[in-house]
Amino acid sequence: MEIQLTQTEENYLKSIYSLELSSSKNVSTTLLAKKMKTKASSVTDMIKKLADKDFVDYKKYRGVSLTKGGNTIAVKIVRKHRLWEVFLVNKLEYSWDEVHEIAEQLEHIKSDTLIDKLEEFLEFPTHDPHGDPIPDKEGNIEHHKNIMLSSVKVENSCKIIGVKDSSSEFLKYLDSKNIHLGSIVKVISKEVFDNSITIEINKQLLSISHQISKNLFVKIL
Amino acid sequence: MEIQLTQTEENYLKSIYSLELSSSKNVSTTLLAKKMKTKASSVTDMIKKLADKDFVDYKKYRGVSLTKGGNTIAVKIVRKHRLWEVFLVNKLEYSWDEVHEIAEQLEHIKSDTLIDKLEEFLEFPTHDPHGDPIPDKEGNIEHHKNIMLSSVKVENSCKIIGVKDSSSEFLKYLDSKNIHLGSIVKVISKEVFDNSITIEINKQLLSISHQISKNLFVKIL
DNA sequence: CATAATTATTAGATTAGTCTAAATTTTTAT
DNA sequence: ATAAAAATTTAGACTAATCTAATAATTATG
Ligand SMILES: [Mn+2]
Ligand SMILES: [Mn+2]
Ligand SMILES: [Mn+2]
Ligand SMILES: [Mn+2]
Repeated sequence: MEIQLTQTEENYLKSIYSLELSSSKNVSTTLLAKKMKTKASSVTDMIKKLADKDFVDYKKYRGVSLTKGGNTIAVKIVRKHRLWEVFLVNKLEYSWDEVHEIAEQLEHIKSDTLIDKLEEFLEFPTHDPHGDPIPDKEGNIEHHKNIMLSSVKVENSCKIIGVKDSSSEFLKYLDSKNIHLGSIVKVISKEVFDNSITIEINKQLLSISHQISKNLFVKIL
Repeated sequence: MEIQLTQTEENYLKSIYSLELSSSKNVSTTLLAKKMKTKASSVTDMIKKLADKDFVDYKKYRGVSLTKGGNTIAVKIVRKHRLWEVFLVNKLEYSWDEVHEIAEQLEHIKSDTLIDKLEEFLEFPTHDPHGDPIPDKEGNIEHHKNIMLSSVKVENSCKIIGVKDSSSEFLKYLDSKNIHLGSIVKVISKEVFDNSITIEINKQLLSISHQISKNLFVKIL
């Protein structure tokens, strides 16, 4: 007996979840409106509805935050989204820049069993094609340490473990430079004036802008 | 550049398609209302909208029929539904009585490439788990010959190739009697008063009601 | 701290899909 | 051929999600 939410409600919860992750303050109406590509007035209406259903805490003019129940639902949607992305890349041979839009739809499929069966079929992946962690059945999720390539010191080596920006453009850029999850990178030098860095990757030197390096999650080796 | 229909519109077109298959007359408002589990007045409204968009031909009080364009869309939905059902049964190990509801949702996922990639991943199945034919990419579909087990003469043998009723109850009944697609059946005798028949299957005799036998598609051997 | 700028909420419409109840048309049966 | 029954459409209302324009609250700034 699942609580039946509309796709729209689910999307709002997911957006609030992701905005909470990156700010720790209450989520503002305007920010949520931007994320949802809608108007602030629409957001206010929806927020009231979600508050009535106890998925968010809301006080007028003070933004929203997810309740325990709201968080649980948001994490479930994230889990579904990421598992479907793994399916699309690993089984259907999509590339990592093509799967997000389809997963946005698939994440709303309702079934008590489907996603667990899918997870098993995919052999319990821990991360999605963009390096984002996949919550388990109980909703536990291991968060990134959030070390960006831009903060790695000169002479240090690291492994690319995720992308912060999952836009198709960024991912295609990475493909073109042969940078992918698991790539080993050594920082050779850093320019002070624009924060661009020179890295060694695949035995070659490559110069990348700050814009790029600050969107790559790494693990220091 | 696909024409974007709502899920509801797609479901109406699919229902009209299936009702047209089983009657050859125009589809009446009442019949469509029953199929869609809605009211006749709602159907009238939707029919007008679909007629405006040229997916159906409609004259007041005279029922509807699909246009070429409407038919094309309906067949696409059927294709998606059936391929997803194959995925659920063959890859995720669902049984044939569990997949319909989930496929009802999955059939509405929009993507120009997804279903063709799925079809390839499934190795181009020709029939779904209930024996229904899967339209190809171009919308070509091979229809059943529609021979029912109930019409097979005594002493004749046949192979079960499909079910007309795909309800979970019926499918579970078949499972319990170990009747499945591909089963070879010989008609031993027929009762005149209730049309029940005795068949030989799996080297055993089994008596089945008319209700059952008229819902099984067969191929005479 | 007062006023301006920004942010958020409310008021009132709109669209899709649905419903009930009333009116109309078609079909069936005398 | 007419009246009764059944099917269908129309009228008017409701919910979910959205929008624009107007109002109100918060915050930033001189
Ligand atoms: Mn994604
Ligand atoms: Mn992802
Ligand atoms: Mn089905
Ligand atoms: Mn089927």
